[in-house]
Amino acid sequence: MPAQDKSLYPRIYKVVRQVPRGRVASYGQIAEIVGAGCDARMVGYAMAATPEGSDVPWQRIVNREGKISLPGQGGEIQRMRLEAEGVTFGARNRIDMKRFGWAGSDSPEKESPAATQPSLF
DNA sequence: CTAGTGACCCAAC
DNA sequence: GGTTGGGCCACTA
Repeated sequence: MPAQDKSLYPRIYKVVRQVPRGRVASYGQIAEIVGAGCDARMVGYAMAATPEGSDVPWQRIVNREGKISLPGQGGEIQRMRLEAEGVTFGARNRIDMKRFGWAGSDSPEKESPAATQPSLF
């Protein structure tokens, strides 16, 4: 962890906080919303530097594959917290981005994606 | 200024 | 479906 940025963090945190409960977003998605010289990697930095006591739902941020990118025990914690929010993991610890993927603050979420599940599994 | 790194992403084989 | 390689941006030494 050679980098410890701070200037872009508040910006990224603000976007991450907009992710509704029971929904997940990808790093690239957050980076795109933040724009201004921010990419998926920077989002990863910000998440890594996010204190646990913070109100930032860093657990809702996963990679493009809908999988946990955080290695080690942190990944286990993230998965546990997501399940507690209603996010279900498919095979290989993968999340169905089709249902739980956050379309953005512009898309109105009618109901919990878990409730609209067509019982595939 | 150059080099190295990172909870990533995408195109191509 | 898989792997390979390059690109991306900000930050630190």
